[in-house]
Amino acid sequence: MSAFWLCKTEPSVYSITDLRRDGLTGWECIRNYQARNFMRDSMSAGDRVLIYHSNADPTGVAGIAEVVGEPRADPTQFDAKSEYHDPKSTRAAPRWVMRDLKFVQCFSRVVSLDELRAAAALKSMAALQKGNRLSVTPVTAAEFAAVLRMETSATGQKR
DNA sequence: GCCAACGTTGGC
DNA sequence: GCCAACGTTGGC
Repeated sequence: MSAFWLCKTEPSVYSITDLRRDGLTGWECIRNYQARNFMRDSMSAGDRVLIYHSNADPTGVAGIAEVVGEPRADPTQFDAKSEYHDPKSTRAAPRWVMRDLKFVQCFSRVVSLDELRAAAALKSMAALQKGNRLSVTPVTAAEFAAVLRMETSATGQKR
């Protein structure tokens, strides 16, 4: 059964255009247990992912990716030179996992955080809840469809 | 750069 | 297990 997700990224680090260029990328460097659990236990190959640009202008959903393959150990945790190195993680029992994401679509425009917050259909969306900082959050099929509609909406085109 | 709202760490 | 201190995220 296929599900939907929202993944945050800072476009100055890795943007939807970078993903379009690469085609496929390892979504690594996630160092939060809840986000890891979602990626490890709940994501499935074929799931669709809203790519959200944080710390950007504008912030918002910039495109779509698809989960490919199975979860695997995030290599950066074993790299002593990486800022994401985790000395407590072992190859026998890796602490951090990642997923591979495939490029699907770059939105014609960013559906901004303001618009997302204004949409009644997204009132309960996990990523928009107060205080939420998780970089990987679940999205319902209805929420996913609503964001897609917003990309092409008339209100959007005017912005 | 500021700050609210988290999550993590470590002393006890 | 509690909780203070500290670190991080992310909007502004």
